[in-house]
Amino acid sequence: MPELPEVEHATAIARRIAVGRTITSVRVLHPSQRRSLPARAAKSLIGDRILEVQRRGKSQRFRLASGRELHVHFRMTGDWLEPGTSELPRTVRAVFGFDDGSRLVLDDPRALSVVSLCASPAADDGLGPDALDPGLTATAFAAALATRRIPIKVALLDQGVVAGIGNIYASEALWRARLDPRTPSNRIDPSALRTLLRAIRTTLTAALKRQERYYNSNATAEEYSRFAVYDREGEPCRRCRSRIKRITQAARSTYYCPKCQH
DNA sequence: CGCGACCTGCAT
DNA sequence: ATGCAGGTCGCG
Repeated sequence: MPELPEVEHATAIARRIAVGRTITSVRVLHPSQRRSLPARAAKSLIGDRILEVQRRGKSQRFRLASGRELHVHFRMTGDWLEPGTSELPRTVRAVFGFDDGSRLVLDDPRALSVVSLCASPAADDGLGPDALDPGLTATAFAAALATRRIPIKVALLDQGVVAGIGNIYASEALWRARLDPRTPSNRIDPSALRTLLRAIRTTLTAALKRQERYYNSNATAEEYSRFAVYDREGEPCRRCRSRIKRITQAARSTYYCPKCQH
């Protein structure tokens, strides 16, 4: 589920429910989440108030009145349940209750989500500039990529380069930019890098819009998850009709068009 | 750098 | 039964 567009949507849900509210209960149901948010820390949240919820790459930060920060990362399958869900699925991993009776419910079948409490906002979180940050310049992007010789697809997944690009949109953006995912990141010329940065933004903003349409209408998940190359091995490229190829990079699937990506 | 580990559900 | 999944860390 969660790439940047899904996390953005989840953040909006969390804001609507939690901002301005005081936490009245915290239930951590799975040992995996207990590890990142031990009972002591969970208990200490009670009485604290949520000032703001921000997205940073694919993680969410809840700024608390106490000055602390609650960090939530969905990893592979986490999500906030839409408000109004009465019957909780058995895959619920944590429940935060608020003073107005509302609650924020972490649903995560694989239980890989990380929920942690930080005493203060981390100065350096290891994340690069956010993929949708308008302040991210082509120059900074190029500088971050120049230091490594790893394949560009792998570099895009490195959250320290740019925060927020996941496996799907890395492939999608490279297809849009007509760039071969295997190209070493330090061997891409400035003009191609500008194209790639634009492609990343276009791909992500288009995904955000498609997603909004999906939530506001009765479009199917099928429709929403129609990608140019991702999960389309063997199917025709939308530009040139060649067969989409799948390769493995850094143990993840990469999809690309062998004919029009160079 | 590549790869297993972390977890569970789902498709084959 | 096996292998795979949209993420990340830590190991060798």
